[in-house]
Amino acid sequence: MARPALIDDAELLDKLSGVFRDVGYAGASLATLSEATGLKRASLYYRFPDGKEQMAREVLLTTKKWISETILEKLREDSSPHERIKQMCKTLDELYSGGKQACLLNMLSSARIQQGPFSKIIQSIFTDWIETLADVLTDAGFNKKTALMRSERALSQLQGSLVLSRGIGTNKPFRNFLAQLPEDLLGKA
Amino acid sequence: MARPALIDDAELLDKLSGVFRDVGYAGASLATLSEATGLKRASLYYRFPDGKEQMAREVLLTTKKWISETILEKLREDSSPHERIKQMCKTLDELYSGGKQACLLNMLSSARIQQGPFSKIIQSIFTDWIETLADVLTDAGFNKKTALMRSERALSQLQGSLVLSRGIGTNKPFRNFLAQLPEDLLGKA
DNA sequence: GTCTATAGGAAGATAGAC
DNA sequence: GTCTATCTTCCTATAGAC
Repeated sequence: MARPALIDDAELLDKLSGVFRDVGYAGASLATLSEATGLKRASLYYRFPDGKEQMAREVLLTTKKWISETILEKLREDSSPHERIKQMCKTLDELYSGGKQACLLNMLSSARIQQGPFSKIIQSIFTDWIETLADVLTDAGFNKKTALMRSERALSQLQGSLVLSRGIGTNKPFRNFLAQLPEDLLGKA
Repeated sequence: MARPALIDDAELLDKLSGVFRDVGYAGASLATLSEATGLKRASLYYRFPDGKEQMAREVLLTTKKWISETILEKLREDSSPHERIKQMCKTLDELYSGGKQACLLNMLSSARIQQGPFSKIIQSIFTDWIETLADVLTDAGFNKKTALMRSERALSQLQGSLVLSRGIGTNKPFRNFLAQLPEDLLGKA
């Protein structure tokens, strides 16, 4: 290494992630990514030889790792199901800044890039999340099928509340989602 | 008019809509839009002098009109609340091709285009929809606040089920959403 | 109303200096 | 490791023929 990096990998990926989350893959130009990171285009190519696609892929893999190590890890602790879910709510509130930020997974999903380089990673994040959450619900006494249905529904609600919050210009849908999530997951009905 | 149009406005807007829905605004190049409509780029500029932005805006306005005249109109009929909601489910199933297609409103929402030319239209579509749906619920005996909460939640679930369906590569979330929607809206709890 | 041709600029990507 | 300079391709948009 010739000279010290101006920005370490973690922060670099975080900045890139912010751009992809805000404007999606097609909307993120190298000029935008360069401005956001403080690195010139050529420097970005030094760090990511395969260009924009590699940046997005590594951002997604980092996100997968982060979700696995924070959200899913906490879901596997040995506190009560209710407590574990409350923990997840708190983390989600931070992750999406109270509903003001879009979800990277939604913004990097594009119908035409289906079968593309990102869809498999996105799919694995969702399915891991759903299954881990379902395990919490089976701990709470629900059968496997109900647990999976409710977990899938919760992820669905999360995504939808973020879409709607953005669409109507207020984070109310996200707030309501978070407030109702424990009951939705663990309630009787 | 010098010679007959190769494609009428309605079908033209429909083709354009399909592209925006699949790849979003930034992902839709004039080459793509040209290929999808069968009109060369210059011809698209003849129909939409302000270019891509006008295309997306008119697509959105047409969508707003369509939703208003089909989905919302049916919600205002004088059949039972349950019947009206079943009607909406049927229309949604067709609109999103059983969950295989993304929602234009989501795909044209971009955080950086917030305050942009599309956000006001998107916002009005969502709020009109929520309020009209809420009126069905007040007809069913719910108070205004509950009706609005449930309606907002339903729109949220719709969006989320589409995002998740795309994310995990199966339309199961959308199917489950549709199946549960009448109960979610009109159920006791 | 649609086309071909093209201007002018922004896109992704690379070469080579430091 | 980062930069400036540059290449090539693709983009939006326009001019003018038919």
